Amino acid sequence: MTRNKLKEAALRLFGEKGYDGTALSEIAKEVGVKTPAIYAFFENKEDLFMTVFREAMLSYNAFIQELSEEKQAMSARDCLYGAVSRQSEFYRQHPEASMFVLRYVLFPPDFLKETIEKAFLQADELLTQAVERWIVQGIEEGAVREQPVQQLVDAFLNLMDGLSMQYFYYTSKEVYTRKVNNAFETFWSGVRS
Amino acid sequence: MTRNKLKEAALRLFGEKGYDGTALSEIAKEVGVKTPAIYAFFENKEDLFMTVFREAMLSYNAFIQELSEEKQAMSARDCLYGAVSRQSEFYRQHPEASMFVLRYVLFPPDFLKETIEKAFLQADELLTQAVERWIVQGIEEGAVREQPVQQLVDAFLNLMDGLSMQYFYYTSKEVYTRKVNNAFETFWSGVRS
Amino acid sequence: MTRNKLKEAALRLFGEKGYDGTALSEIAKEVGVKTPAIYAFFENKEDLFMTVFREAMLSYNAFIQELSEEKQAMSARDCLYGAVSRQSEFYRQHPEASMFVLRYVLFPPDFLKETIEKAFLQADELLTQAVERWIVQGIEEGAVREQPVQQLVDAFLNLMDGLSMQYFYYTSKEVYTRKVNNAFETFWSGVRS
Amino acid sequence: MTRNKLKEAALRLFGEKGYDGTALSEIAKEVGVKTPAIYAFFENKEDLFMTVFREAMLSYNAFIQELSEEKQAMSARDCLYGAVSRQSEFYRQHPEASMFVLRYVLFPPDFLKETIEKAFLQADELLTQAVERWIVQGIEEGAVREQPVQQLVDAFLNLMDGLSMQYFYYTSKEVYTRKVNNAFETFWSGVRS
DNA sequence: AATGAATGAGCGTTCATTCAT
DNA sequence: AATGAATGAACGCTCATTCAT
Repeated sequence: MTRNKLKEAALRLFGEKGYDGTALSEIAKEVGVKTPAIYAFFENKEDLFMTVFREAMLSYNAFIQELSEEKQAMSARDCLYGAVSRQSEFYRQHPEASMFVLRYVLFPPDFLKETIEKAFLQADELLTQAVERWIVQGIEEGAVREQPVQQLVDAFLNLMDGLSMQYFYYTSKEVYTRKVNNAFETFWSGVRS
Repeated sequence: MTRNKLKEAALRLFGEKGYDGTALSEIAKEVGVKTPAIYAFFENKEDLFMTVFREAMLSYNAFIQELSEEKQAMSARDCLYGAVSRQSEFYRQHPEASMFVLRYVLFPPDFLKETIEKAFLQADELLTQAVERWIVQGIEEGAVREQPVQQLVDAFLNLMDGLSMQYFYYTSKEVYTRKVNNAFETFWSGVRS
Repeated sequence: MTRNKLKEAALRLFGEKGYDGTALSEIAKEVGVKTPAIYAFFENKEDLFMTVFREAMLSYNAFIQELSEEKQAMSARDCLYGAVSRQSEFYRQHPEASMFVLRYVLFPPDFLKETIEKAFLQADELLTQAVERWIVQGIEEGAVREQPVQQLVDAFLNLMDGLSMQYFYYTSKEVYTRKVNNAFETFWSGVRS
Repeated sequence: MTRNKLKEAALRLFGEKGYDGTALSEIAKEVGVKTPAIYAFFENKEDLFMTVFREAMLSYNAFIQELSEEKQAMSARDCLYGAVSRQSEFYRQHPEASMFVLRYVLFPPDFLKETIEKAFLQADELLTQAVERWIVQGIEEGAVREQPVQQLVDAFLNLMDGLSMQYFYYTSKEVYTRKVNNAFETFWSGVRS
C-alpha cells in the first residue's frame, strides 16, 4: 500500500516540480511517512524515479497500443478522430502520468537521456504505423484523397503533438476541446477527397 | 563582459538542466569565475534566472512581433509559410533561448508560474492576431476558402505548437524540415479554396 | 544454530572491518537472515560484539593457559620454541579470532577500553609467569646462562609480540616461518649458556 | 591555518577512533568550525584522510631514512641501539602520527589497502637495508659473530616490531624503557661475538 | 525464530549566500 | 570586480533499533 502511495506521490511531484525540484521528504510527507521509509521499497531516489517512469511509460504505451488496435470496422475518419479525442481523454484521466511523460520526454535528466529516448521511440513507431494504416485505409475507402502517405502521417502526428503541448497550457476545458475539433477539422479538410 | 557571459551560461544551463538542476557553481565555472562573483551582478539565483528569463522572453517576443509585422505585400500563403519557416530558423539560431522558453512555459518553477503565464499570454495573443490577419487576408484574396476564421487560426497555431515540440526531439535536420513542409502542405490543402 | 553463525560472521567482520565499519546488516546477510533477527539473540550491537569479544578472549586465554601448562618434562628450549610455534599455529587455525583480538587489544572502541585492558592483562600475566618458569627451569637445567630472569622474560615476550604483528602483514607463509625461526634462534643464542 | 588544524585534529581522531568511528563533525568541532568548512580544503572525507595519511607516512619515512643514514663512524652496536631508542623517541614525540601509522598499516580501510601496502613496503625495505648494513659492519668490525646475515636482520626487525606494539599498550614509560633495554641486550647477547 | 515496515539519529555532502578583504 | 573562508539549511542515504505479526 505504502509503496503504491509513494509511487503516486512521486509521479505527481516529479511531474510537477521535476526530479531535482522534488525532495524525497516531500514525497514521504505526502504519504504520511518519514523519508527513510522510502528505502524499504526503493533502492534510492533514482530507482523510485525510474520505477515511476517505467510505469508511466507502460501506461502510455498501453494507451498507444490500444489506440492502434482501433477496430478496422470504423471509418478512417472515425479512427483518426478517435485518436485525438482519446488522447485528450487519456490526458484528462491520467493528468499526472501525462505531465510526467511529457516533461521527461522533452527534458530528461542526464542520467536517463538514453533510456527515455529508446522508450519513447517505441511508442512513436507504434503510433506512426497505426496512423499509416488508417490513412491507407482511408485512401482505399476513397475517403482520403490520393497523396503521399507520409505527408499525411507527418501532418497527423504534428496535430497530435501540438494538442499534447496545448493540453498543458490551455487549462480551460472548453477552449481545449474547441482547439481539438478545429485543428482536426482543418486537417481533415486538407486530407479528405 | 562577465555579466553577459554569466547570462549566456545561465541561459544554456537553466535551459538544459532546469532551475534546480543547475548549480550557481556550474554557471560560474563555465565563465571561469568563482561562485560569489555572481553576486556582484545579480542579487541571487532567482534574480539571475529572472533576468535571463526576461531577456529570453523579450527576444522571443521580438521574434513574434517581427513575424506579425510581415509585410502585407506578400500572399497569405507566403505569410503563413513564412511564419513556420522562420520559427524553425529562430530555433536553429537561438537554440538555448528556445529551449529555455519552451521549458519554462511548459514547466515553470513555482515561484514564477504567474509571471510566466502573463508573459507568454502576451506573445500568444500577438501571434494569434497576426495569424488572424493573414487568414482574413487570404479569404479576401480568395486564396483561402470561406470558413470560420477561428477554426483556421486554431489549426495554424496548433501546427506551430506541434512543430515547436518536435524541434526538440527530432534532432535530425532533414527529418524536421520534411515534417515542417508536410504539416504545412496538409494544413494548406485544408484551407485553400 | 543461527546464533552461532551470527557470532562467527560477527567475529570475522568485526575483526576485518572494525566495529564502526561493520553494519549489522552485513552480519545478517552473511548468515542469510534479516537484520532484526539478530535481536532475537542479542540485545544490541554492543552485546553481540561483547559476546564475540568475550569468547575470542576466552579462546585466546585458553590457548595461553594450555601453553603455560607445557609439560615440565620438556627441555626449556623446547618449551620456549613450542610457545612461539604454537602461537603461529593458533593464528593459522583461528585467523579470525586472532585478528579480532589483536585489533581490539591495540585499538579498542571507547566503550570497552577498560574491559579489554583488564581481560588482556590477565592473559599477559599468565604468559609472563609461564615464560618465567621456563627460563628458571632452563637456568636450573644449565641450558640457560645465568642472568637476570626478567631480562630474558621481557625479551621473549617482545619476541612473541613482534611475531604477532608480523603475522598480519607478512602474508607469505614461508617468509613468516623463516622469521619465526630466525628470531627464535637469535634469541636462543643470546640466552643459552 | 584552519587547514592545518583540521589535519592535526584528523590525524589524532582517525588514529584514536578509526576512519569509520570518526565523524567529520568531530574533527570540525575540535577546530572550532562547522562541518561544511572542511570542504573548502578537502574534497571529501577520504581526501582528508588520505592527505593526513600521506603526511604521516612521509614523516615516518623521513624518520626511517634518517635512521638508516646513521653515521658509519659509530659502532654497529651503537647504530642498532640507536635505532630502537630513536624509534621510541619518535613515538614519544609524534604519538598521533605513530598510532595513526600503526593502526592503518595493520588495519587499513578497504579503500586503501593497496596504497598502504605499497607505502609501507618502501619504509620496510629502507629499514631492512640499513639494518643489513649495520650487521655487516658489525661482522667486519668483529663485534658481531659470523652467522647468516638474514637471520640477524630478521631478528632485529622482529625486535623493533615487538617494541612498536608494546609502546601502545604499556603506557608506563619506565616499564617500556626497561623492556626496550632488556630486549635489546638479549638480542645483542645473541649476536655479538 | 524471524520478518516487513517504520523511525530517529546522524552522517557525508551540496549549495546558495554572506562577509571581510 | 572578485575571491577565500565560512555557514545554515537542506538533501540523499545508512543504520541501529522497535514493533506488530
